[in-house]
This record gives sequence, C-alpha cells and structure tokens, in this order.
Amino acid sequence: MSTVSALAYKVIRSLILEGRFIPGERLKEEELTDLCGVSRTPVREALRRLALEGLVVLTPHQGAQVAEIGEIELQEIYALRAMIESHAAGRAAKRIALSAIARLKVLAGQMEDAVAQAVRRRQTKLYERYTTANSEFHRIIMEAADSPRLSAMATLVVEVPLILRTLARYSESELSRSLHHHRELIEAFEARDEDWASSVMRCHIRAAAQAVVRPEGEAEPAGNDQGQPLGQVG
Amino acid sequence: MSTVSALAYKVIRSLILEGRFIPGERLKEEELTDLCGVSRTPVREALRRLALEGLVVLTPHQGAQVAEIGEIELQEIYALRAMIESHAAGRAAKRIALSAIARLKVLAGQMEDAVAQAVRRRQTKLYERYTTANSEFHRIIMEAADSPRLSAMATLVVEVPLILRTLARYSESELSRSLHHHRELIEAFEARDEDWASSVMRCHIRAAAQAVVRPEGEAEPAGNDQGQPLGQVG
DNA sequence: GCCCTCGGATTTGTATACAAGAATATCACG
DNA sequence: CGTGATATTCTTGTATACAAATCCGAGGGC
Repeated sequence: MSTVSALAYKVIRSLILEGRFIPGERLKEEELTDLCGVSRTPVREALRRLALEGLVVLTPHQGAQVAEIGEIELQEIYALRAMIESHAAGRAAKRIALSAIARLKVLAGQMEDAVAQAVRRRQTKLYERYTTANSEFHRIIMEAADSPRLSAMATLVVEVPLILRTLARYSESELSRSLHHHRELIEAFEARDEDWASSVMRCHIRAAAQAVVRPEGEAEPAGNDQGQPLGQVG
Repeated sequence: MSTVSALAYKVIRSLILEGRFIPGERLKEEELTDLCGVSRTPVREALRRLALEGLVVLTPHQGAQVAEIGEIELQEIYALRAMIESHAAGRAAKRIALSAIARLKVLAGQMEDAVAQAVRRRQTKLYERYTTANSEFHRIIMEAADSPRLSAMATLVVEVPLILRTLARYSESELSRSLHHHRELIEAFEARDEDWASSVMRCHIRAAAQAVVRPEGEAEPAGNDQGQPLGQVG
C-alpha cells in the first residue's frame, strides 16, 4: 500500500514491537500523530487495525493502550500457535516447492552455525542471526501452506507475544533439539508427509513455549549450561 | 459499544449477511452513509473492520466490495473451522460448566424435534428452529473454551461462508448423523474427555463441509431422501 | 472501424474543525 | 484536613472540507 494509513500502521506497530511503548501504556492519538507525521485519521485507522490484531486494546472514549499479556494468556497463545503452525506445516508438506525446501536447508544451516559459534565462544549474542533465519524459516512454511486466512491467524498469535520482549532462555540441549526439529521438518516435507510435518511443528512450538513461559531465573533441569536468550523462538 | 461506528458496523454486516449485497458487489462509502445514517468516517471504520474479518475486500483507492469465495477457498475455510472448533471443543471439555451442558442438552433436543417434525411432515422449512439452536449450541461451546483469541478466529471462519447464502443440503441420514454428533459431544463433555470432544467436533464440521461444498443438484449416495436445506450448519 | 489519449466526473484518502464524553483539578463544605 | 460536587481541560468520536487517485467517456489519430 502506498497510503499514509499503512505508514502509520507500520510505524506504530514497530514502536510497540521495539518496546518503545510498554504493555499497558496509553497511546494518545495526538502523540502518535507527531511520531508518524500524519494526521489523526490514519492514526486512528492504524490503531483500529492493531486492535483487531491484538497488539493494542481500545476502550470507547478512553483510547488505546498496548495490550498486556498474562502468564496463562501466554500459554493459551502458544497453544493456538501450535495449532495454527502445525496445521500450516501439514498443508505445506503437500504444497511446498523444492526451491523453498532448498531455502529451508540453507536457513537451518545458518541457525546451526549461529548456535555452534555461540556455544564455542560462550557468547550469548545469538539473537540476530538466529532469530532472523528462524523467522524466515517459519514464514516460508506459512507461505507454502498457501492459505491467507491461516496466515492472518498466524500473525495474530506470533506477533502478540513479542510485545512482552521476553527473551526465551534456551538451554543448550533445548537449542540442539530445536535445530533437530528444523531438519526433521525438512525431511517430512521432502517425504510429502503432512502428518509427520504437522507433528514435528507441534513439538517444535510446544517446546518453544516451555522456554518462554519459564520465568527468568528458573533453572533448567540439570547441566551447567546457561540459557541462551533468544528473541522470536520456535 | 455505544458509538456510531459500532452501529455502522452492525448495519453493513447485516446487509451483507442478509444478502442485500451480493459477493463481488462494490460498496460505495456514500451509499452506505445513507443506509446507516451516519457520516463517512464511521462507515470507513466499519469497512476496515469488516475487511479484517474477511467479509469485504478493499483495495486502495478502489474501495470495498463484498468478498467472493470460490469452491476451493470454501474447502480451506471449512478445514480451518474444523481446526478451530475442534480445538475449542477440547478446551471446553475441561472447562464447561454443568449448567452449560444442561443447556446443550436442551438445544440438542430442540434440533431433534425440529428434524423429526420436518421429516414427518415432509416439509423443508427446517431452517429457523434448527439453525437458531445450532448456532447457540456452537456458541456455548466456544464460550466454554474461554479463549477470546480463539473466538475471534472462529468468527473469521464462521461468518464468511454465510455471505454465500448457500443452503447446505443435508440428506436425512446426514441430519441424523449430525444429531448424533451433538449427543456424543455432550457425552464427551460429561466425561471431561478433551480428545474425544475434539475428535467428535472435527467429524461434525468435516461432515458439514461435505453437505455445503456439494453442488446444488448433486445427488446423495443413495436413498430417496431429498436434501434438507439448512442455513448455518455444523 | 478500432485503439489510444486526454479531460471531466466520481470516489477514495487525508486533514481539520467541531461535538461529546472522561479525567482531573479546584473549591466549597463538613 | 478530608471529602465531595462542580467546572475545566483534555481526549476521543464524528462530520465535513479539501486533495489525490481512479474510472469512464469523448475525441482524435491510425
């Protein structure tokens, strides 16, 4: 879209996802007007859309505020995400192009490299490379599912947790498992086995949920590996 | 909401669902302005919301038109509905109140009566009583699932097919099966068996999909029963 | 006769002005 | 000094005016 409304939407959405506005914070239209450089009308449209997507809640005559998400709500969201993405993986298994599978392999490799480096150097700066590749990985699968409505639902549950800015703390073993999930998923795609693909994706998301929901300081079951903080997970 | 935007939303939505606007028909803002008795601003907000819900599609600088739904798209929608409602049924099994179960029994009975009457009198006017009870049946389950996001997704896939105004043609045996599904669902709830409930609901929706997707004149497998036309099914 | 181009009309997108409701501060009273 | 009613101020909701883009038809060229 080349409309100003779309711009306002992107700007406000970015501000929220980047943490410039914290959950519960009130969003005054005039304030956003300044930040976006547009008038109130497109700002209002953007807010309405963000509300439909669950990033903000808006109450009549009281304006908008960034959505707040509780622990149990987060659980619920991850359950929905497991449902949606596993469904997508199933559809993708029957539809995904070979070129897309090739791309998935590249991305899986990149994530493996990123983890290997981080582990070797004992650094926790895994974020960027991993999450970028991971996001594209999931996006490709969702696109291969070729269902606009499913995609719409996915954004509903993928983006909302991001406003929490909770870095999932993956243990080394959990990271390893995640990487194996990626490879297994690719195998399932190559086998065109939708049930297999769907099942792997479900595991993948449920496992991610564990790493996210687990509170900051809570220790992993055993081992001396410190958690690897990651942005978008799964 | 007591705002005028909400009014415009309801009015336009009703007009579409009642078939006053046919799929593909263009919706001019000024025209809707007259029909709703409000100015363009709330009309535009309503259209944006309806677009997010999938009832209308809007292209920049070209306005809105009622969504068109193809055969394969309808299949896709029913697949999503099966996913969502079965998930809801599973959650509901663990949460639904006994009073709600009691209400489900009443509704199941009403639907059975409606079908019995229609069959006895050989009349096809089953619509009202059945669909009303059926809608409430499904709504109760969705509410029992207690997940606002899931509910939002449900409206996304439940309402859109309605703009087609395709009456599902249920054969007598299919109707009977549907009624049995209702009873089985209730049993699953009483047993608090989420997997059972989820599975039954999935069957229920998939069966409904068959009755809807099947073209107008296509005959049922066997038997001399003429199709029972129903509005909202499943 | 057909197609392309240009101009008017129509329609959507955006800004702004005005109205209505909610939050807050002030002042009077207990 | 605390409490409550009231008034002010601020914010949102709605209407309208203006700008920009698209659509449609007339006219001319090929």
